[in-house]
Amino acid sequence: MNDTTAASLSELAKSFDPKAIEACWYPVWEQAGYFKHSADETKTAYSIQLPPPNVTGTLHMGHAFQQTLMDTLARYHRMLGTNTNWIVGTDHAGIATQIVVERQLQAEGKSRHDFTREAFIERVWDWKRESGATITRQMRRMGDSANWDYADTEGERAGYFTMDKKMSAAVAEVFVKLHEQGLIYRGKRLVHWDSVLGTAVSDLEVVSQEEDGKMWEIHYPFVDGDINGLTGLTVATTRPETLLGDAAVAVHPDDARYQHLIGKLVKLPLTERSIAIIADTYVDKDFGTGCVKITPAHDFNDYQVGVRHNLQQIGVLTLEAKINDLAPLAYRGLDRFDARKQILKDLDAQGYLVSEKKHKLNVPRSDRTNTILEPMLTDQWFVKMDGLAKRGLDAVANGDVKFYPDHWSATYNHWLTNIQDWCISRQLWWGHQIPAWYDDEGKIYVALTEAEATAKAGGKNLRRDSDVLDTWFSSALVPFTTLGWPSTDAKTLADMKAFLPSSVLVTGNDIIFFWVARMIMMTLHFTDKVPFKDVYINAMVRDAEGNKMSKSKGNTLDPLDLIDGIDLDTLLDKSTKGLLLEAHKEKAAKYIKKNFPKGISAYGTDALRFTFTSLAPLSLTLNFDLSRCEGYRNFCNKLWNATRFVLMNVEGKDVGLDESQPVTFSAADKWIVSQLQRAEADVAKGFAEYRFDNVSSTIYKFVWDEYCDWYVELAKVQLQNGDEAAQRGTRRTLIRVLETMLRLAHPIIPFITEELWQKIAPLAGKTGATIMLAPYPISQPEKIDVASEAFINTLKDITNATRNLRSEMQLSPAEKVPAFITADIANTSNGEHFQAFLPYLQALARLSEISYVASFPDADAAVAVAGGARVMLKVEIDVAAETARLTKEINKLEIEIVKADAKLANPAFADKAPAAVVEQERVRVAGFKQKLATMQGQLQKLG
RNA sequence: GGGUGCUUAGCUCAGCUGGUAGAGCGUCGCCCUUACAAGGCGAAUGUCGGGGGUUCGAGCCCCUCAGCACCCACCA
Repeated sequence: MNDTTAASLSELAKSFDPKAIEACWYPVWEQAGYFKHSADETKTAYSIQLPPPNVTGTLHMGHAFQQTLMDTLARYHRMLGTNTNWIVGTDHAGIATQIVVERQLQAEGKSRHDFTREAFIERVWDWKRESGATITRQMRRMGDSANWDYADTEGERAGYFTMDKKMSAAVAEVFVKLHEQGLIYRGKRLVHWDSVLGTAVSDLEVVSQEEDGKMWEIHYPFVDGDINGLTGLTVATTRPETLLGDAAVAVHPDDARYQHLIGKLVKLPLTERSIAIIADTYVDKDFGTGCVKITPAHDFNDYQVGVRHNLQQIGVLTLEAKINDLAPLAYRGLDRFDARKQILKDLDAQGYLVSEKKHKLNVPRSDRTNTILEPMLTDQWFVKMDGLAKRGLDAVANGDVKFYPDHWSATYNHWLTNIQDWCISRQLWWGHQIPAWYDDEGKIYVALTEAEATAKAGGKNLRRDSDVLDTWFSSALVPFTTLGWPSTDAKTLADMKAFLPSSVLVTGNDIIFFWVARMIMMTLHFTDKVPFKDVYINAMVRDAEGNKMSKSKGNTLDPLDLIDGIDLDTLLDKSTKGLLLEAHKEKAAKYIKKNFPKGISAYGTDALRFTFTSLAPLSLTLNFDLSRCEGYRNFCNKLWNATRFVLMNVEGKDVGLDESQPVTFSAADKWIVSQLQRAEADVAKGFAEYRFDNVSSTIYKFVWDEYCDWYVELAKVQLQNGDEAAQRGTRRTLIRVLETMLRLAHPIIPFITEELWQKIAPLAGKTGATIMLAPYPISQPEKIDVASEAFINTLKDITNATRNLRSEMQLSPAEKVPAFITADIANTSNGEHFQAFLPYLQALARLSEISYVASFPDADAAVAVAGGARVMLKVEIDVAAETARLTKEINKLEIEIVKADAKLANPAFADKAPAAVVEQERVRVAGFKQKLATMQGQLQKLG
C-alpha cells in the first residue's frame, strides 16, 4: 500500500484536520494519472464538458458548487468502471478580459488606442499568462478530478484554452464552412451598440431595467398649413434627440382622427426637413396621441416600419454616441444627453414642446459596461438562425437532449422559437479575428488563411476584417472542437465516437441561451450528434438569506475561505478592497461583521462539497448556509473518529480475512449489512435522478444514524461478550462496512475517504492503490435480511422507550438500574431473540440487570411500551410526577384513538380505501389501545 | 403584457405514484459513559401562504387570491 498518507496508521489524529490530507492527496492522484481517460475503446464512456471559466478569473461559489456536482458525477462513474473523461478548459472571455486590461491601462493613464492592435493583444496575453493559473489552481483545491492533459496543447495541464492554436483553427474552419453554406452573412443592420466599448453586442447582452424617465410631447406642424382646423400632429417620445433622424410620422390606418392626413407632410422641428405621415398597424391608437415619430436608424420597431415603407435611414449619432454631421450644425459633436437638453430647450423656445411628463421606461443597458445601449446601424456579421434553431428544438422535443429539471425545456423552446439572427462580430481586439478579407472594392473573401483569401481574390491586395467573434461563438463549438475536430485522425475519430455526445452538461440557467442552445445547434450542424444527453441546470448560489451574492453587498463568499478559513480582519480587508464607493465599503463591512463576527473557520474541501451536494435542489436558488457547512465538517469528523474506533479495535487482531477460521454473525451484524444494501440502492437511485441531496442524506444517515449511533454501540457489546467466532464476525463486519461506506462516500468527500481508506482497505482485504479507482459499492438485494432488521428494530424500540423513561424520570445517565421486560413471545417468530437483547440493553439502555418476565410484578414503577414489549424500571418513583407523566401520555393516546376510531367507523373509508390502508389503520389503533391499557393499568397501581 | 419557480418548525431546506408532518442548525434538560464535547442521551416547536374544489382521505391533484424571486417581450 501507499506510504503517502498524511498520518501513519497508529497515529490517526484525535480529530479530523482537512488541511494536510488535502495537500497530500491531490498531487498524488494527479501525478499517478488517475484523472485521465482510458484509451480502451471497449469500455463504456462517461464524459462531462466543464463550462469553461474565464481564464483570468477566480473561483466563485457558483463554480465551486457546479464543479462539486460534476466531480461527484465523474468520480462516481469512474468507480463504476466507465471510461470517464471530464473535459476541462478555460475561456478567453473576449469582452470581460479586454475590459480588465483596458482598466489596467487606464490606471496607467493610457488607453488601448495608445497601442497598436498587436501590442495591445500582447498585453492581454501577458495578463492571461500572469493570472491564468489561478482558477485552475483553485479547481484543484476543490478536488476536481479533471482530465487536465486532455485537449491541452499548451502543456500547461489546464485543458484547452479557447484561443489556443488548435481551438482557433477550428473556429476559423466553422466560420468558413457556415459562410460557404450561406449561414453566415454580413450586412448593415440595426444592432445594440455599446458606445463605451465601441462595439456591437448581441441581444442577450442587453439588460433592461425599469428607470424613471420622462416623456415629452412635441408638435410637428403641417407643411401646407392648417387642415380642418388642425395645425399639425403631436407625437410623444422618451428620446427627443432622435427627432433629428425622424423619417416619418406614423398613425394607425384605421384611426378615424388621422385617416385623412395619411400622405400629407409635416415639418420636422429644428430641421429643414419635411416628413410624410404614413399608416402602419404598429401604432397603438389608444396610446398617447396615436401619432408616432419614426426614426428607422435609432429604434428597432421604427426600423421595421422603415423597411415596410421604404423610409430613409438617417443615423444621427457617431459610434461614440455624439451627434454626427447629418444633423443641423447647432447640435453636431454634442454628446447624446447634452444634445437632448439642448434640443428640448430649443423646441420649447420655438413653441414646439407641448408637454413634459414623468414616465417609467425600460432602459437597455450593456451587461458589461452598464452604459445605455444605442440601436446603431452598422455593418456586422450574423449567423442565420432559423434552420439551426429548428434542429435545436427537435433535439429536445424528441428527447435526444433532456433537461433536469424538465421545466427548463420550456424556457429553451420559447427562446429558440422566437430567435433572431445572431450578431457575432465585435469591434474588439481580444478574440478570434474574423477570417474575412476585403479588396479595394469592398468585395469579401472568406478563407482559412490570408494566402487562401488572396488566391481567391486573384492576387489582389486585401485588408483583413478587423472585428473579432463573440466569445460564445467559440464556446458553442467546444463539444466537438475539444475532441480534435476538424481533424480526421484516428484519435479524433475514436474520441468523437466515445465522448460525443457527452453524458451530462452541468450548468447554470443564466447561460441556457448563451451557451447550451448554441452548443446544441452548432454540434448538430457539424457532427449530426447532440452535444450531450442530459442537461442538469444547477441552482444559483445565494447567501443564507437568499440574496444574490454581490461584491458591493459584501455577502460574497470565497470558496477558498471556507476551505482554509479566514480571520475577521483579513476578510474585511479583502472584501472591501476592490470596492470603489465608500458606501459600498461600509455596507460590505457591516454585513461581514454581522454574519462572520469571528471570521470563518477552516471547514475543508470535503465539508464544503458535502454542503453543496446536500443543498443541491432542483430549484432556482441555493441559499448557502454556513451552519450547514459546519454540520458537514462535523460529519467528516464523525467518520474520522468512527475509523479511529474501528482501527483501535481491530488493529493487530484477526478480522476474518482467513476464511478457514470459524466466524459467526449476529443479528446486529446482519442488520447493518442489510441496511448498507438499502443505502447503496438509494444512493444509486439518487445519482440516476441527479438528486445529489438524496445521495448525501442517505450517506449521512447511514454513517451517522445507523453505523455510528447503533452498530458501533452494538459491536462494543459483541466484542466484550462474544466468543472468538462472534468477535471475529464483529470485527470483520465493522471493518468491511466501514470500508464500503468510504467508497460509497468518496465521490462527494474524496479527500477524507482516500486518507481513511488507505488504512482501512488492507484490513478489509481490499487491494488497490487508490479509492478513486476502487469499485463503487453496488447493492446486493440478497443480503437484505428482514428478520435481522425486525430484531434490531425491536431492540431499538425498547432501547428508545427505556431511554425516554430514564430521561423523564431524570435518572443520571451514569446510573444503571434494574428492569423487568415483558413481551408477547407468541407474536414473535423467535422467542430466544429476547434473551439475545439482554446484553445490548444493559449497555445501550444502561440497565444493571434485566429480568425477563411473562408479566410485571404488581408494583409502583415506571413503565414504557415499545411495540409488543413493555419495560418496567425498578426504581423509586415520585408518585405525583409519575402520575402526571402517565396522564399526559394517556391523554395523547386517547386523542389519537378517537381520531383513528372515527376514521375506521366511517363506512366510506372502509369501503373505498384500499384494504392495506384500512388494515394498517386497524393495526395502528390496536397498538394505541394496547399501550393505553398498560398505561391505565399502571396509573391505577399508583392510585 | 407573457412565462417559470417558490411560500412546510426560530433559520436553511426535504417530503417519493395523495394514506399517521421530517432533517440539519438553533433552543431547552441531563451527561467529559475509554471513537468523537466538532460528542452522547432525551425534549419542545408546525391551522404545510389565504380561500374554494375533487376525494373515504390533500403538504402533495384542480381552481382562485396574495406575497417573493427570476426569465422573456418592450407602447412611442
